[in-house]
Amino acid sequence: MRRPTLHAVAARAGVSKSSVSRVINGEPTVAPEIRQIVMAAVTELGYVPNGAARNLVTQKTNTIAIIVSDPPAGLVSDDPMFAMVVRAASRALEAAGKQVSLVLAGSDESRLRVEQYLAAGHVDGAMLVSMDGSDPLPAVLARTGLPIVSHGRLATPGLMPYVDNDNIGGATTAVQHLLSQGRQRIATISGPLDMQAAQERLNAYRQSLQDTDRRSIVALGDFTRISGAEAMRQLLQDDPQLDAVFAANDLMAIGALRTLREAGRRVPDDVAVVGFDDIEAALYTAPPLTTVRSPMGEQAARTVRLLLDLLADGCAESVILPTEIVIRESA
Amino acid sequence: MRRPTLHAVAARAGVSKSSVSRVINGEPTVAPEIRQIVMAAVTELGYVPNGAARNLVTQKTNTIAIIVSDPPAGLVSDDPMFAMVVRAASRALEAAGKQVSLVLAGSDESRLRVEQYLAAGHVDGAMLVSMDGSDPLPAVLARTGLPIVSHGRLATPGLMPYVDNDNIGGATTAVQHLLSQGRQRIATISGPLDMQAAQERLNAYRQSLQDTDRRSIVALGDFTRISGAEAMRQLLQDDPQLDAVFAANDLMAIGALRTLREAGRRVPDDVAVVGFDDIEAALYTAPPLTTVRSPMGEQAARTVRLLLDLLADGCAESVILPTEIVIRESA
DNA sequence: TCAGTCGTGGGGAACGCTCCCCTTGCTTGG
DNA sequence: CCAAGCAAGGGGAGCGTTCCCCACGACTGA
Repeated sequence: MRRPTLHAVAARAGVSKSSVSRVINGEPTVAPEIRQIVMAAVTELGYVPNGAARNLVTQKTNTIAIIVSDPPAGLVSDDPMFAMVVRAASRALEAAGKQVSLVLAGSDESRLRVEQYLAAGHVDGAMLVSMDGSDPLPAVLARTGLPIVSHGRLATPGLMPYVDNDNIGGATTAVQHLLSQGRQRIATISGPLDMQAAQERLNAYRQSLQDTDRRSIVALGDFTRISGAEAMRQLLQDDPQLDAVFAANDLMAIGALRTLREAGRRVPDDVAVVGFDDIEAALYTAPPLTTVRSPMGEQAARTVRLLLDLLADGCAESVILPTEIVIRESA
Repeated sequence: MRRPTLHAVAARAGVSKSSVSRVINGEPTVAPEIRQIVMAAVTELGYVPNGAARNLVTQKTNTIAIIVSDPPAGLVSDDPMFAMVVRAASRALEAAGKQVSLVLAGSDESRLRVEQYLAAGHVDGAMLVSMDGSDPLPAVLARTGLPIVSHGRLATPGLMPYVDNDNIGGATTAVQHLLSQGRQRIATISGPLDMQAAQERLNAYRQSLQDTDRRSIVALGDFTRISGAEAMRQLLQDDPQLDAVFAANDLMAIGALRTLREAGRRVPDDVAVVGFDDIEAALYTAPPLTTVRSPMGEQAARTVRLLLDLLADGCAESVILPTEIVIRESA
């Protein structure tokens, strides 16, 4: 019991395959009554065009790959960024009539498979998410010639257009805010330095402090809560006098908050904390987190738009989205 | 400048298309030296088999759809469940050599598209995630005849195999724990009742209280933090004397915690709080959240396994995974 | 030595669709 | 009234694979 084919519909309707094809694809050059007959046959037989056959002949798939760099199992398991970006991108793609192929690029062998996958013509284009700077994947994929964009700026410039948020501006604002409160010893918890966003946020922090002749106090995290908690412990040990912390993302800020609580420091009285991203959880910490809002959903949607433009016009301009500080109670 | 085809490789290697095909697909009946020659031609030309052509002739795609019921934009934007499940499922699928097609089933028209999509033969099977009971999609899709499984039990039984966690057992344990602490007035924040998991957790709560002749105090949420916060407010108003709350998931528990804090109630001294799921954030609340661990990652992996079995054997047995209570400081 | 096998490789149909090109029949203008 | 043009449907090639079937040579056993 196989699915009906175009041929079957044509036979049922008493017209040629060509006519059925024309009706299916909504071409105007077909008489209303024929359209009527064909539509009837289509619904009667429950006909749905075969995707593979279509893809084969048209040389396009109407499918876009979302390629997410996947950390080893267990690391960032419930990352809100993943949920927001993938969800927002999928919505935008779906709204544009595109199907979504989700690809996790984890181990080296899976990276090879990604390349093969794109080369096999399974997708019309791709969108890269959260690639780290040491990852050779973007360069490799760029070489396939497929339209590809990046969600977030890549370490290697010029490889492909991207949409990013203003990490430097955001981090600068965050530190300025801390300074304006009269904080003297401002530490930071950085993200993984092979990620561009982490780099930029750290650099902006350093620059801002340098401008006021303060010294940097840096601990390294990897954008996870636990790493934030550990980094905070380190920071407290390095400089027990510190009175402010700028965490490079909210997850790490949340981790830092826990360490601070365990250490008996009051926030913001003893130590002020500022995060970055403004994920929903930032509204629910104790105290609610002051943070820099990065428009994740919009960034994802814009990245999709960029790709769609690239697909249509063959060229597209990178975008940097503004950030803004959201002041709550932690600083 | 088109990609090389099988034909081109055959010409380059001086053999027939058939031989190249055999080499590509690793068939044993090919002489080592011919294999050698073909492989050389393949790498030389950078040949990658065309996916659409393959799909067309083999009538399979090696692709699995993950169909996620998508709430209206802005609702559950950074749901950790989404991230965990999609990620774990993708990993498992990728490990099995399957490609992943992510489908968000939101509006009614997009639901129609989902059906068409499956019918078009784009995927070999599908996995449903977080469908609510009122959703007609599972029934519609089951009728396509494609192998489909569900992550989480459906309201309509018998439609397809599923993997779920032991909601009833988990919720019962949670309430027992509260009772064993001598809590007298135990309220609950329920999830949306058109979701099976919410139903089961609520029923188990009710049953447990009934067994000890206590009355239920119920507020309705929708599994989001904000709804948890609001429900808690409602609860406090309904029964200012309450001394315990069982939230049907951690997100709502987190929301409840905030309301409690704002209301000046101490946790767990004045009010004990138990959540459900044990998401990572539960470790970082103030105080850390006592909760029922549901093995989300494993559940997703098992759901994939179920689908793979269904694909291979044509039949598969539903599974219910055990839960366990994780006692921290909130109760 | 010769029929029968077996191990390999080649040829070509088929998968289900799109799209180009041609035919057909009608309209229109000189 | 006829040539020209045009709208609309039909025929069929071709997209790039897989896989069935057949040919061919070598090897075996009687």
